[in-house]
Amino acid sequence: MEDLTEMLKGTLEGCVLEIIDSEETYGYAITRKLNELGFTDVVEGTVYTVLLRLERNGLVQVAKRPSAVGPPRKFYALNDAGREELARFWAKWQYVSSRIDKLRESGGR
Amino acid sequence: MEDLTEMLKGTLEGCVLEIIDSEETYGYAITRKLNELGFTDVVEGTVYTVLLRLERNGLVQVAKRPSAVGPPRKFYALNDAGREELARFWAKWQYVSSRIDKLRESGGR
DNA sequence: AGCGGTACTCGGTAACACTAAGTACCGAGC
DNA sequence: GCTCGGTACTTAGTGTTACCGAGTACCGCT
Repeated sequence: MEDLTEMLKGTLEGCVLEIIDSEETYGYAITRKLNELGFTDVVEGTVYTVLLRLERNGLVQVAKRPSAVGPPRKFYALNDAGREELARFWAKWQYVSSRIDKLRESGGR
Repeated sequence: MEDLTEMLKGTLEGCVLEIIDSEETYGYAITRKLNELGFTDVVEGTVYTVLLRLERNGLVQVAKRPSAVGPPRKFYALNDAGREELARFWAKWQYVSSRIDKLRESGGR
């Protein structure tokens, strides 16, 4: 699929929140997960900037743990604020996507 | 609904294309249409910047026509490139929204 | 003459995904 | 023991986008 970057604005962060909510995990693994899910062009750098933002905004709890196959990993887990933000994200997504789908069906008429 | 601006990035332009495709129309009316559709916070200034971009990118044909109730209106219609862009937009939307919905259902697991 | 609704333009802002370059840890093969 | 590929994170800078605010201007009604 061609360039999706503009359409991912505002939704990629929500996707990352959802992945973290499902399981405590780290940047490199989140990137692989997103790639599996079909967001094939999302690269590490992008995910790390999202994670740093989540941390700066106090939505996650961070724990550094050693790895057997490389440098230490920064594991992320949602805190209460993060779970609230995730709920807000899904509410917005529901709202926006349903309206866009309706526009598509009605053809704007 | 609270602030949707980030989530509208990359999709607002597609919505405007769809509205123009359904009927030759102008900026002020497009704004009202979007408001009706649930995008209540989208204001004229935002729509006009989208329209100027569409024009600059050669996706629309423009015709200025007098109005009985105010200053002249700039009517927009899609050209071939615009219709192609609209098709690409819906393909992207289909792709992205289906994958996000799947992520939501599976909980990222 | 003034006011509210209609209609468009333009300079500037903030947020986001992305890029590119760098650092650093580890195991396997030469 | 040295390189190489895979793992893992950081940071400065870029481009695109929606939004904001102020301005211009046309029109009908009071």
